[in-house]
Amino acid sequence: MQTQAVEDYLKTIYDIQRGKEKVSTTALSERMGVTPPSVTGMLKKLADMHLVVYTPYQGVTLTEAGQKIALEVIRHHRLIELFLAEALGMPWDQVHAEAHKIEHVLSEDLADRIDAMLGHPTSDPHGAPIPAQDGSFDHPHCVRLTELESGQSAVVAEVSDHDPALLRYLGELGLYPQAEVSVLALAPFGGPLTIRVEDTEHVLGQVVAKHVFVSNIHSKE
Amino acid sequence: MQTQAVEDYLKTIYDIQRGKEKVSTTALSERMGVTPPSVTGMLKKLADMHLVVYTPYQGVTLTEAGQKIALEVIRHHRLIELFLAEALGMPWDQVHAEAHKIEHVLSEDLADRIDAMLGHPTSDPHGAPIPAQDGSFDHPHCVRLTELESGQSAVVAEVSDHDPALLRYLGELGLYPQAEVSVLALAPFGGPLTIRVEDTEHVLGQVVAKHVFVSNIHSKE
DNA sequence: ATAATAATTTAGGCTGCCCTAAATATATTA
DNA sequence: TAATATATTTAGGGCAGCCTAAATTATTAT
Repeated sequence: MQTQAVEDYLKTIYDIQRGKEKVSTTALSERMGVTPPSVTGMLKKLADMHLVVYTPYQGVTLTEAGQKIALEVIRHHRLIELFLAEALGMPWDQVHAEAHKIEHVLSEDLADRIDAMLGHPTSDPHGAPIPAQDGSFDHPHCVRLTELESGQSAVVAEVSDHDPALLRYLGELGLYPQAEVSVLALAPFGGPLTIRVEDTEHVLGQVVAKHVFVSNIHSKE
Repeated sequence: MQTQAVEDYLKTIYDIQRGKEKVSTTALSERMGVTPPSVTGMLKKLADMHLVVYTPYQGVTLTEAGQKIALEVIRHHRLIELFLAEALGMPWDQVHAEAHKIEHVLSEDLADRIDAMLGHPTSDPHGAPIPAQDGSFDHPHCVRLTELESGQSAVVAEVSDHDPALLRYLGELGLYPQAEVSVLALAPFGGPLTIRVEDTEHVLGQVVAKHVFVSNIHSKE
């Protein structure tokens, strides 16, 4: 059985490499809230366990075995998030922290029961896809909100779930999965983005908008 | 914040002293599955934290602060057990192990949500009372099944939740909370006890019967 | 290409909680 | 009461995962 720390590292590595970024010591250090030397030490251990391929100074990638564990943990995390939100009415900015603690102590049996109870859902409250038992899941094609052109509209597919304050803000703006948004104006290099959500207009900065992903894009009006 | 180990020690100490037994190093060692020297070491730390009063060679008792934590953990444990059994249909012999892992990572907020969802229940699937937020709970007067006289009948109040095999066995016998039992015969010193559950007769040994507590006793027939 | 900067690793250490083996205190029994 | 048995504690260590400070490697700028 894996420890909490091992599972967390694998999950975070998966998360970073999913964003196509190189998985560096520093990136892991920042995301996990530990110092770089701690990361180096852990990467060596993970390599010994054959869960990652680690090339000093060059970064790290998951092995098959490592990815399998990462996906299990992610599956647990997202099932718990959805469960807390749907069955217990917990606000969406709180479910991440709670799920993060519970994901490591959840048996497969319990995960499957929750999965069944929720009707085998395919995405969590933030729109992130939930892997199936076998680790498979489809990643619907989506792009950042900032990549839309003026005049295009789209459906919000997913928002980052890490920052509770940001989530509350996005919620107030109406930016949650399934919401329809239309871009009214976009400043040239990373400036404020004006969007319309249903009947309300908002000006969003890059920092917020880069965490919002959309799909179902079409041009109109 | 407390660590898992600290919470487990406090809970176990509470459990043992609730059974009026002296809380000895050996008793803790056995219940927790660690060696006596480990217990001694931890008791010193708990004493430093003012969670227990520890007199070397004489045993240990909880302080107010220690009991408060123990009761919180117990509350979480029992709420989770009931939740798993009731909301997710998990068999009663599995809920203990699962709850044991989750109890340490449950926020107060989540515990309260579960409590509300279950309608502020007062006992878990094994009949153990669930403390309220303030730590108060009533311990209904109950005695061991073996203490009944021939011809008396009673209602099962509580069964031990630790051993899954025993729980499955008790379930097959019909010995679960709320069940009505009548004692048919009782051998003099701890011999087999014959009971009738509804319309079935069973012969039970001491080992099993000492884990079954009953209340609402009355003599009939 | 060389110097300066940034990223990464090594070295050494800390804490929590566990272990075994040996010493000591308590309880039992003769 | 003395001898034995049992319970408990001390002594000394291990492993996981974190830390800081110093050394090393890679990258960037001049």
